[in-house]
Amino acid sequence: MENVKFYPLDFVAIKNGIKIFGKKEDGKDICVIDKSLKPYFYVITEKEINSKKFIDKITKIEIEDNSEYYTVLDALEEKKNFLGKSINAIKVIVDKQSSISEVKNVIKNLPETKQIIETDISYSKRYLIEREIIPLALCKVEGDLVEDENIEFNMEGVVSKVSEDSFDSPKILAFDIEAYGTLMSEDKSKKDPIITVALIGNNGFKKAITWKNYKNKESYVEIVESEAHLIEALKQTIKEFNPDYLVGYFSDGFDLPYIIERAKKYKIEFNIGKDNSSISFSRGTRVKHARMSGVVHLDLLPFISKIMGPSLQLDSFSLDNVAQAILNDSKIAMNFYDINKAWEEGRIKEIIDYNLQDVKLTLKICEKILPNMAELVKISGLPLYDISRVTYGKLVEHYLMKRAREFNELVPNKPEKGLVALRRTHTYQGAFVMEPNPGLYENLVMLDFRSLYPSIINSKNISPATLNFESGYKSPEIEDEEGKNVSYYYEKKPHFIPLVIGDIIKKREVVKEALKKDKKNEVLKAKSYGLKTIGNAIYGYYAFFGARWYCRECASSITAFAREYIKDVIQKAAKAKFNPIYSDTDSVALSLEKNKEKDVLSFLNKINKELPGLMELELEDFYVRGIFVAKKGEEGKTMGAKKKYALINKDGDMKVIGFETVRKDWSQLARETQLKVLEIILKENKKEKALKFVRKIIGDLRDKKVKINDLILHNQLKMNLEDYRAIGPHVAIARKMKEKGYDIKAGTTVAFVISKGKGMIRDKAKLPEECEDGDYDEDYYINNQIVPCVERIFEVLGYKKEDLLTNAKQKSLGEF
DNA sequence: TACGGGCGGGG
DNA sequence: GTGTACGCCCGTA
Repeated sequence: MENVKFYPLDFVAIKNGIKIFGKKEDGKDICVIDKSLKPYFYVITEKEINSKKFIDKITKIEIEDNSEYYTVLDALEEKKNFLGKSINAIKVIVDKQSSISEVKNVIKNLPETKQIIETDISYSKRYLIEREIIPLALCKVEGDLVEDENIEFNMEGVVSKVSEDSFDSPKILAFDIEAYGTLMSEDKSKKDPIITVALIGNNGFKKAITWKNYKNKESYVEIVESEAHLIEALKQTIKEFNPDYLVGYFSDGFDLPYIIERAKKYKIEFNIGKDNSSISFSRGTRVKHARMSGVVHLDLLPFISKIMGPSLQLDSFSLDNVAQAILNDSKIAMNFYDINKAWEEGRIKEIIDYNLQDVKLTLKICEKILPNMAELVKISGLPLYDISRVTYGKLVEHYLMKRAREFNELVPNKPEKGLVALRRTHTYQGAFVMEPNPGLYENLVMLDFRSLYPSIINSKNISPATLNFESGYKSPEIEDEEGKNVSYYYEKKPHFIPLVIGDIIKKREVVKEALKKDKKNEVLKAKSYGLKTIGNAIYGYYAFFGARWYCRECASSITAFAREYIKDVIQKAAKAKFNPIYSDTDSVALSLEKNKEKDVLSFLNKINKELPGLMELELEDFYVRGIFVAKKGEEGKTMGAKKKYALINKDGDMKVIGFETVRKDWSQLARETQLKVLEIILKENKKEKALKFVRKIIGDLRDKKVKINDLILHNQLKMNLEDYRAIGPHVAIARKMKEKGYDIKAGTTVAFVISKGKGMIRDKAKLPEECEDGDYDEDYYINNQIVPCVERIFEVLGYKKEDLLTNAKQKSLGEF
């Protein structure tokens, strides 16, 4: 009998139990099999039944199918809570995971059965919750060593939690590949070779592999004979490094599937799992998740876009953009054409430098966000692999399931398809967003409620279990499904969801207090981040159609309370001689007018004295200048655009919200122009300079001084060419390309330039490589790219579209 | 106003 | 043995 402590990293359900890959305290790998938890579920019975007889009946269930036996090991009555009620439920324990559905199918037809629950919780989740095992936190296994030809240290036994002590010294390996050849398409990986791969470890390890020789290669570059050798070398490099975490950027959707496809071509088994198993891909997800046993594969993109996305306020999650935002670092400027060309001309070092820089950014971003992910692992109890790809729904759900156990609460079933469809049709009134008066403002302050939705849920005890129509906390009037105005009530008897939200808010307050004294403490920052993330997500979870604890009435009550509170602040601010400029959900921007900063503080104080429970209005920041623009609409009517503005604070930091500049369908030129204009106006407050700047750009376009590279537009074909009825420019260019012998099919991204010529826009679309310098339609770029990007900004400054074009040659106003 | 196509990330 | 499921925007009928 051995007793070994270890940090659990990766979990795989097996037939009769679970396999856990982890790290011993001495830093060596360990694999543990634990078969001690038997699968189970619950039956809620009709009232007035003889439970003893029913239990007897259940324990006798035995099913034979294709000479496979499915049996019940035990059944027992337990007192549980279920959605606010205390009930007796029958716990049914079965012999193996596959028995759950078989036994359930028998029990559901028994007359005593009212409802069967907790059959839809996967074994590994069940195991983690039941055993209170937190991934990454220290555990021990008591059991015996087992021989396994693929694994050095393998045990079978019973695992239990030891402490909160968390694994904090992972070996991390980041990687990235570069491929040569045609444009992006679904079968690119079938045709185009990998030309380089780069890897960087968090221990200083650095390596690049390529199969074209070049002079004066660096010591970290390995040159191999062929692509097949590159893949073998890559596999060896990963195995030798033996990472705990293998990290990529969109590696679920690009790098790993690409490598696997190329490996298949050369009949190489890319088996980099710690038990020498191959990579498996999930089914059903839009981007398949790539997993390997024992090595936690982290694709940074999903976490950044799904979890951090909303608060990062980026309009693209490209590596370059994200690196810029998180690290203030960027990629080497090299596009797809440049890479191809460099490869053809033997400028291999340039590609390797580019490749390595991408890996460096990937590793750095990983190190930056890993504490946040690890904190969510700790709070929610989900493994790191899951956290890195998690949605808010899953995050909240697993957290609630974990907490439910402490309160002896049964977990409601996931909704069935029909119910999901029904829920999807339900809508309700959301947050209050004030329409701003378009304009350039000076001297602003932004105020916002601390954890507005969570604090409302907590202070009004809002949950599906406390909802009723008679007594308790009364919501503002809400329009219900039939269009009637009703108020919902929430009982004051505590329910676990509002209680755990209260916990989260209070815990976060403690962390924030500690942070005030220790502002640079990254651990505390991550803690605060994790608590905030889960706390804020619970409101959305109530409204999420797939939720187990779904409650539309709850969600609509929360937004109704919130609207009442924020409107109250706006009203009181106006009374205190502030000018409310804009408001969205839980925040309000005020122009100070004659007020001073200290008046803002006393206004805050006054509001906070009147707020109930955990609710609090806070100072977000003071801003020197801000621009709010009009939205597209009928001429003559100016309506302020919601969620589209830009501010600058005293430190010169710009906050650009809602401007559309980083999307692929805008040319580089248009994007850069918009950002520069905002900068000139906010930083320097010089509208003539901004005007001159745009006129200069327009002049450059007219004078054919703009490089073709800055004018390229991108579109991807989603159907096969012959299925298109509407012929947009991207379809037209794809047809041209097909004629030229390009392989065009669904998934191909085409790049094109609108060139000078006659007819519709689609007739003028040309391949970038066909365009000589200056072969572009300046009128198209002026009217469809530059002007739409900046006209709303200039409107605010008192200019018209025409003003942008004065001094510009040969242009009739009529064309606008 | 409802519907369907396109996009994201990667080269 | 895997475990689901995207969500939003824009142009067009």
